Formats: sequence, structure tokens, C-alpha cells
Amino acid sequence: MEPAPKRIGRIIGLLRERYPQPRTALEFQNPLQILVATILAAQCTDERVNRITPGLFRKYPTAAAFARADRTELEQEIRSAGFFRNKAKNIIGAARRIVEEFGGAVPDSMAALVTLPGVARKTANIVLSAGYGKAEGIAVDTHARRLSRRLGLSRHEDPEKIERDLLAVVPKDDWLDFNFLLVEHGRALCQARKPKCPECFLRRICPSAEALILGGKLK
DNA sequence: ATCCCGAGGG
DNA sequence: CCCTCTGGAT
Repeated sequence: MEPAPKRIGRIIGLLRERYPQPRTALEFQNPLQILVATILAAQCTDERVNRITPGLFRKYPTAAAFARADRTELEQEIRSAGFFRNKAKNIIGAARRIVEEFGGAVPDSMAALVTLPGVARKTANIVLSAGYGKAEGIAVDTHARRLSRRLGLSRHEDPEKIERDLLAVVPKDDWLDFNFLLVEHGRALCQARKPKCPECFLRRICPSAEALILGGKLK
């Protein structure tokens, strides 16, 4: 295998070729909406979140509206996303802090975002990139973790350690899109259960597919 | 390490 | 049945 710094350029080039418009599948129109949608997306498909959010954003158009929400009512509205008690509590708690400490506007820095309840680096990175077009880091979710490990970009399990490994090899100009590129590829081919290595355009530079090639199952 | 938690796929 | 879905707090 080539050293990571060399391979990463090829990987990103091939991913960009295949996924020319990398972006989140979550539907949103402003930073507050991508924040709420990302909180809801924990351990839940984007598709399911997108079924909930249109009605939610109509009913709660601002942080102040979420801050005033009846918790039990909100729990029922987001129930199908799972973890609904924690998520409702965090959405209301984050909205209240946004109103009280940030003048009603979702903060646009990592340091401020991670002070919101229910928001850690993954969610903050998504809000920064999708909501503000900024990148202070790279979001490491279940897809980014799985693909980073399969591609040999990190051996760690802990998302924060994986992010450090990624930040060390991914050129800064690619930080903004890198998570979305991995997620799109994770959904299209590199699924958790049955990755489609035989038809994957990365198979020749992927250690995981390489194992199949050497085993004679692939070429 | 454990808990939160519903829904769909295999 | 078990695994997975863009995690975070205790």
C-alpha cells in the first residue's frame, strides 16, 4: 500500500469525480434547521429525518419557537427518529441557549457550538460546513468512521482520534467536503453490511478490497 | 462502558 | 432474530 499522504489525493480525486456535488442529504434552509436536523439524525437515516422536519420547521420557525416548545409535544413529533426524549430535551436546551447567549442566531464557531447541549464535534462540524460553508474540522459519523478505517486512513475507533488522523492527511481545501464524500460513498457502495467491493472504483487503492483481490475473489 | 430508542433490511 | 442508521452524555 502507498503511504497515506500519497493515496489520499487519489482517493479524494476519484470520490470527487464520482460525487461531483458532495452535500448532506438532510433538507434544510438555514443554520438552525441543519442544527436541528443533525441532532435528529443521530442513529437514524437522513430519509427519516426528512420526513419529520418539514412539519417541524413550519411549527417552529425560529430558535425562540423551539425554546418555547412543549417538551412532551415535541417528543411525539420526533418520536420516529428514535432517542426522542434525549433529542427533544437537547433541541429545546440548545434553542434556549441560542436565544439567551447568542442573540437567537446559531453560533458559527466550533468553540461556541459545542457548548450547546447535544452538540459535540460531529454535529458542530456539520453545522459549520453545511450551514456556514466553514470547516474547522471534519465530521466523523458512522460512515466516516467505517470508511476511514476501511481505506486505511485511521486505525482508531474513537471519532475524535479518527478526526485527528484525517486532519493530518486531508488537504485543508478538502475538509469542507470530505465528510459528505465519505457519506455518499458509504451509502452508494461501501455499506456496513455488504460493501460492493467488486464494483467499487476505489478497490485498487483500498486495503480492504485489496484483501479480497489477494484472496483471489476479486481483480 | 452503558444508556438512550424507533424503524427498516437481511 | 441481529445489525444498522451522518451520536452524545453520564
